[in-house]
Amino acid sequence: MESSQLSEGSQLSESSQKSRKVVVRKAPSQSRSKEKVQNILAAAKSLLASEGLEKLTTNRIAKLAGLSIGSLYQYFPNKQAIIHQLYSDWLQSVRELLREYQASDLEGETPVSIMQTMMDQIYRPHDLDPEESRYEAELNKAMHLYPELQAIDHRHARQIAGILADILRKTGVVATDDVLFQLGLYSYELYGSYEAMLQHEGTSPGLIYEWQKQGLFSIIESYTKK
Amino acid sequence: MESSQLSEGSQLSESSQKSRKVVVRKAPSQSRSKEKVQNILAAAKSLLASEGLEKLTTNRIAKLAGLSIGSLYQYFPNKQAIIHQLYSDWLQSVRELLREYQASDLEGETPVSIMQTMMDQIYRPHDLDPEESRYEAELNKAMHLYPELQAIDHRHARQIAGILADILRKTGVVATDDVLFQLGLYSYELYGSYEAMLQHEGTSPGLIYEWQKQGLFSIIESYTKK
Amino acid sequence: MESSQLSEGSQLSESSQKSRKVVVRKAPSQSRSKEKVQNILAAAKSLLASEGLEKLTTNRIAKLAGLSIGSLYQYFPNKQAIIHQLYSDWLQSVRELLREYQASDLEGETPVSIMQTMMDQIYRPHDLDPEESRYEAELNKAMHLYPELQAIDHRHARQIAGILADILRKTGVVATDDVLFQLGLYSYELYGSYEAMLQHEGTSPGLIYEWQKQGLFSIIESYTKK
Amino acid sequence: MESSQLSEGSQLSESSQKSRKVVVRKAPSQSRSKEKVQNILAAAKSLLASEGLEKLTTNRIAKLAGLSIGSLYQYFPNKQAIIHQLYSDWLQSVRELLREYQASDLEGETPVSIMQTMMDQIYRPHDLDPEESRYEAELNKAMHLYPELQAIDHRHARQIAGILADILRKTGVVATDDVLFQLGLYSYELYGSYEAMLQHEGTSPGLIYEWQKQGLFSIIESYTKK
DNA sequence: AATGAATGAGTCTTCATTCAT
DNA sequence: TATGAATGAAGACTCATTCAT
Repeated sequence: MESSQLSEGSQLSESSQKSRKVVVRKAPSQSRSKEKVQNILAAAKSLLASEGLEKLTTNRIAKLAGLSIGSLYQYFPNKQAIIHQLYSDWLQSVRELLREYQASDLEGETPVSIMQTMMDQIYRPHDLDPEESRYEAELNKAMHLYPELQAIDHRHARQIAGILADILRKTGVVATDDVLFQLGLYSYELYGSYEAMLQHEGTSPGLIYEWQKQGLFSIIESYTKK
Repeated sequence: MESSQLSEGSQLSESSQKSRKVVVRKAPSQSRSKEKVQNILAAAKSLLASEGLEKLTTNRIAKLAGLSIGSLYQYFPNKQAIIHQLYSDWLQSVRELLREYQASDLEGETPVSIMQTMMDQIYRPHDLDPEESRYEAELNKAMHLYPELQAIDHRHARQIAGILADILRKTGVVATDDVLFQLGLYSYELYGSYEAMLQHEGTSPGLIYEWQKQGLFSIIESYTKK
Repeated sequence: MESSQLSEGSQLSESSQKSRKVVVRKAPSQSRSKEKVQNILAAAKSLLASEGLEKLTTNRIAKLAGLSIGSLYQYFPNKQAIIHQLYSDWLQSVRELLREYQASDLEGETPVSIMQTMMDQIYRPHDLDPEESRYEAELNKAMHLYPELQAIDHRHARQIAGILADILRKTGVVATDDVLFQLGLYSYELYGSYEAMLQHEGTSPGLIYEWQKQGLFSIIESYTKK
Repeated sequence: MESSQLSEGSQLSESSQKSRKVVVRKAPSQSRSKEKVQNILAAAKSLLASEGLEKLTTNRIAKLAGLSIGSLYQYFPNKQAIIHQLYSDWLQSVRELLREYQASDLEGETPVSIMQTMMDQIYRPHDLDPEESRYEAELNKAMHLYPELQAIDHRHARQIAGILADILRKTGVVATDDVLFQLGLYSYELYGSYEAMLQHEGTSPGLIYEWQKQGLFSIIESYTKK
């Protein structure tokens, strides 16, 4: 019933409703706990996307998540931790995606072809879901507001840059390790700027995307020996 | 830079004290008022650059500006208005710079050569003054924190995009009006992403700058008929 | 010591687990209940000694005692009651010790000799176990924090004072009943101040102890006819 | 005392009302500020004495002091600071008193005579004002609750012990520096225990006082060569 | 106009206690 | 009886804004 508030939007609450009445078997407490955590994160995400960081208070998160403020603090030690989790989850999803590419067979791929594939996969959601775009922009803002979290951001960024550098090297980019790393970092941060640009009214996602690709590929190619 | 503006502040208030008691005849109230406004803006800018948005309180601004909090509210209706002015001023300076180029003799310039010149002029300060960089980043953050202010941002952005589109067209870029406008917007926003990237540790300003230029030029050239 | 009590706690619950499944037949519920109560008290004592009153929360007590917070509230109506029991137990142990002396053959003892013996026995633990000292100090603090508990303290104190008065009288102190009672009270409270003094850095337990004895004996002797 | 200071608060506002209309001369802002600080301290002191440390909240202090919570925080950075000030003030008054004795002509005084004089002066107020007694006991409790404040307490205690040691030495006590210091510390802490004892019902301040003196003098004399 | 003391709603967080399972 | 998730009142503290002087 709590979760119903969170959202009707959330599949989880619906399914758990059903499972309660149909399957009878109580969900293991761990997953119930996970559910709450997910509710909280979903509520925070929703508030972030719809009202922005400034309206993100622990009390509102709790209310939207359908639990009391006290309960919220049973799942997260403080507000920062919630945002951290959100950010961390997002970074991890990106990292995992890139790791798949890194581990995949890159035979026959050019730096441009592989970057193109990856960018298509990562950028695509924004065309479909502008809310996701707003969410990530706010998340980024939040990150800047909590200096402690920047360290994590930097660590992740470096990991991602390392992965990208590796992929670029494997597919034929020739440059010093440092330049490769910088190139990885630049590619990664390009995505951040894409998100920022989308926040502006009047911009055309499609064009921006194409131009970002074109610009990046031009750079990459200048580091590729023919 | 900041401090000069600051001490400027105190000097001003001292001299105005004197002028009250000695002869000189009170400066026209309008200019005295302008002075105060400038003091406030300078203080806000300084705090933004040195301590960040989260430490920017109206009381601190007033103290640093050398006037009372009560007076501050005589010149600005609320905190938002101060930030708005700051942002607006900055945008205007950019706009004016671009308008000069727009009005100048573009004979013999290529789209790339003119963009290169402008970017060098706009990006340069950051290499020289990291504080300016921090300031603009914080300003940008602030902008996002006050959704009401985004409208202004968009209006300015569109004006700038229009100017850039005009310059690009005059120097030989061939595209529909809409694409030209988008290209102007993209160029302008590229600068924002440059600032954002600089906030990350480990990035090399020089490389980023070069790559941004390379990317942009590659795009521009594809719209230039030979 | 604490930890022993602690693991004792868990051991107990383990063994009770077994006894449920094996034969032995469930211990009478009353004694199982007593066991739990003891676990709770031991946990509270441990927390008090190791982390102080301010970190003493019912949830932590329950966790350390190896039972749920809900169960804890089945044995104690509220937090105060736990502290009350702890304090009460401690007072009772002192009372019992003194009653033994009261009941013993005091033939040949002087007021000073018997007080000396008793003080040695009561004060000694602190030299050996500073944790005990900390525990009692925290307990005392707790007592002050719950005004309701002070009444109990006073009742106990009066009982102890009565015993001491009796012992003093039996061993030859000559004074009105009231003065004897006050003397008993004073002797008892002297111990409290001993504990308090130990909390200060730089104090020498040995010297304090000797001085307290010397002072007290000087008083007692002035009430003893030769 | 408490009530006088408190009602002093109301009196002051009344009198300032008058002074506004009669004397016209506005009280210097510094003293107005001091007045507020005194109001706050008086309110805190009153709450401490009447309801105890546990009921001492910043909001209640503010309300009792007749100002808003926001104002309170304009005069004190946090709750601890208020208590610190209270404690510090009290310690300072003791220290100053002792310093006077230290600086005075001790010719002809014996250790016992001077201690007697000082104790009479320090202990006396409690006979007159039981509220003062409660206040100091609560203050002491508070001190234990804020570990950070204990450092200050210890420093003060050492200063006082040093003064007392000096006085004792000057008046003829013969012992090593360390023992003298310990003796000073013991004497000082004796007072703390006196306060603690007074909190117990049924104790007779007069008797306790006499006994404490008798005990202390007996100790001191054992360190005095005849 | 200037001042700056005063305001108080709003923020995060804790923890004793309850109650559905 | 046992569990432990849930509760929410309460506390410390902040800061944009107002208003008496």
